[in-house]
Amino acid sequence: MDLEEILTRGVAEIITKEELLEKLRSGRTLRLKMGFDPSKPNLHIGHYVGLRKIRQLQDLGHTVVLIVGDWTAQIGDPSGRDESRTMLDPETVRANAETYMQQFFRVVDRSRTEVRWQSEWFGKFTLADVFNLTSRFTLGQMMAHETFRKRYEQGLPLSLMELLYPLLQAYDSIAVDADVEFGGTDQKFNILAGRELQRMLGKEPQNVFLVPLLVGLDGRKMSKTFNNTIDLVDPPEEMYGKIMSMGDDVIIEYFILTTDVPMAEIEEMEREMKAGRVNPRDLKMRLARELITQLYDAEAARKAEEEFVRVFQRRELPSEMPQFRLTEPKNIVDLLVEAGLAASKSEARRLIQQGGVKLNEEVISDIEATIALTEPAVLRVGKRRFVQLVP
RNA sequence: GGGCAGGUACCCUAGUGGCCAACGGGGUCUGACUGUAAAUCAGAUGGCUCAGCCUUCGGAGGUUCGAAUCCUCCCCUGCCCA
Repeated sequence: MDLEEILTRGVAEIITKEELLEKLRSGRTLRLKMGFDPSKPNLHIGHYVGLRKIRQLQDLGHTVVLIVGDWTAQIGDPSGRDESRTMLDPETVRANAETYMQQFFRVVDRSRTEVRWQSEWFGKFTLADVFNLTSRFTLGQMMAHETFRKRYEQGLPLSLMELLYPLLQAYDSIAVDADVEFGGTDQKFNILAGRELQRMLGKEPQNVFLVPLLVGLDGRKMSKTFNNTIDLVDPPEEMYGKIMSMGDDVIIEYFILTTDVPMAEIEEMEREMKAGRVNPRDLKMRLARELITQLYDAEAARKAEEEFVRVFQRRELPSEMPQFRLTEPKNIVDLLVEAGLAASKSEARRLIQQGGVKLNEEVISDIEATIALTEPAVLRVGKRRFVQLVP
């Protein structure tokens, strides 16, 4: 991928591009800053967009400085959120950071990464330092941040501590001497604060590198509450299924932002799809293969596809399913709960009444039914939950 | 410190003495349909020993035959005044 593509494909905004190009051409090893919030240890496919960017620049010889936001995590990033968060205890933060980094280094080159904890510098911050930092920004500046303004105007709680978040993140740039800081477009305010602070303190201001926010599988904002994310830790089969459940109109965007498929080829796909000459399903299958190959390997992608075709297209049984030992006759409701197919007996009854429970592909409609086994059987709930019963 | 408005199920919201396990939306689940775990449509969505019972409407008490709804105190949030 050439420099021009690195700086345009999957890039929302660079402040300023000229300045960054100059730095890149200077021959210096640049310090690429990226922070993360260890209160949310799971990376999803949205983060992947930015990580790939970082990796691409890393491959040009630059150093990544990964900042563990163990102090800002206790505040909670106010960006794009409308309520404050309760503080986390240090052990949780530490454990989360571990989990996060495991995933982070599946994409980013560990050998060219410097990991720094905010506590290195904020641990010995004094009130004098806080004065020095806070005196440089005004309330008006903070209220220019859309999230703060919105919460204030809507009469929602907004603590002074939260106002500090952008300042702490800005100070990180001073502490690690950042040349470029990465983030999603929702990070613009915070990253710019860092740039400004550097300038105020007579340092060379960092460049702001913003990657677009990837939309969720259903085209809405990607969010846990909508359950429209793909987690980096999702197993291949899960990823495959999730990609197949994606709305047709986001397919191309995913190709551009999350794969290395050449742009020319992607444009061709878009044309073919618009003209109705290609089934979007097949493009999604390709996307699933690409992504799983990148995150796992080609073999995992092949297996996941095989499984998907088997279970969902041909409606056959999955090749592997959890087993449950049933030695003596048992009421179906109890069985569903014990086998983990229903969360409560009430739910089990509901599932039966709605016709969602099948034993060897035969619907069980009687909640009083007793299941006895002489040979293995498959108990199924809905389309995708299976348990193999063995005597 | 004073005044006003709020805190309802996973989330948002309606409910201001019995018809309330609580309207509606989101989410989730199931069914139908399909190119798919898409879209669309329909239903369900506290628990249980299930025509009944138990637990739930910020917390603790109280009034009442009966409380999410009334009273008292407390905790939390926003606004206005100081």
